[in-house]
Amino acid sequence: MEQRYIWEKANSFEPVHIFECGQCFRWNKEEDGSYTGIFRNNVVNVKKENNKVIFEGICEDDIENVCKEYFDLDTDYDMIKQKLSNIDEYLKASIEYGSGIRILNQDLWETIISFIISANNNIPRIKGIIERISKKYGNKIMFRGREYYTFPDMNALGKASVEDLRALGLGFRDKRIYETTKMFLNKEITLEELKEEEDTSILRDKLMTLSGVGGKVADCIMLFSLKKYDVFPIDVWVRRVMNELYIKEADENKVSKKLIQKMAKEKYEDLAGLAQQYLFYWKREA
DNA sequence: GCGCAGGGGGTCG
DNA sequence: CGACCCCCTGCG
Repeated sequence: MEQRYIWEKANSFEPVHIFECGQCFRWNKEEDGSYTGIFRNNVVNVKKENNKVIFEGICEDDIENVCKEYFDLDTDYDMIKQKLSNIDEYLKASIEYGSGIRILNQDLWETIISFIISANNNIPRIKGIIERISKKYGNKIMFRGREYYTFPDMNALGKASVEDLRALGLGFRDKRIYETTKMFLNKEITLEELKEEEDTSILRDKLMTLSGVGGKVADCIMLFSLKKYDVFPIDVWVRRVMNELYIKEADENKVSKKLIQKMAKEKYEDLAGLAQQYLFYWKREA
């Protein structure tokens, strides 16, 4: 049954910023400018009107609780933006540009698999692959006359052979997804131990034991599903913007990740991950 | 028009 | 440091 929740005083909430800043792959724009997406066992439509956000959808639990958790509504982004804006003029400009960005609290399993798929790939194709995986191995939920498919849990995805995955267009990532899924099914590693690990560097090392997870993907997983707001995932865009703003090396590819990490830590401290999102969105869209 | 490099939110050997 | 699967883009 469809539920509704209205969140008032939504200063720091802009659907287009949240869903187009690269953190998620399962939200799509509707004709009226709202977005519909699926997360865990919920299908929700999100619409901003004036200073309110309207959430409507099919949820397994009370929609208010579900959305508060997923959209991190209890975190004070006005304060975060204030702090970051004071760091320098670039960050201030990027925050004005992406003023409604929020980091979603995404499902760990889905985030691990999704970002393994993201390696050397582009967003439309990543979205297509995840959609096909979900359609084949997930569960159907009907919402407003349309079919949506949940992201399959590890047992469901474990039924896929490497060939099955290849047929879904994963390319060379098929083996990585297969192996990582098997590692979880064999309990060589568990979602619980990852969620409980508080030390960011130990957590990073554990994630990197997974097939297809290197440093960048590990950082994305920690930032987007484990609330590690201090990590700073470095991809080509972030490298570009950091070099352009601060380092100014003629050839950006010569700038080491280590140097970028060090600068991010010095400048942004425990909010580096959030700074990364504003800078990334600003540079990529503008 | 069509064919062919070039490259995409990296990882692995 | 090059290859990797696939798809889309830009150029000739």
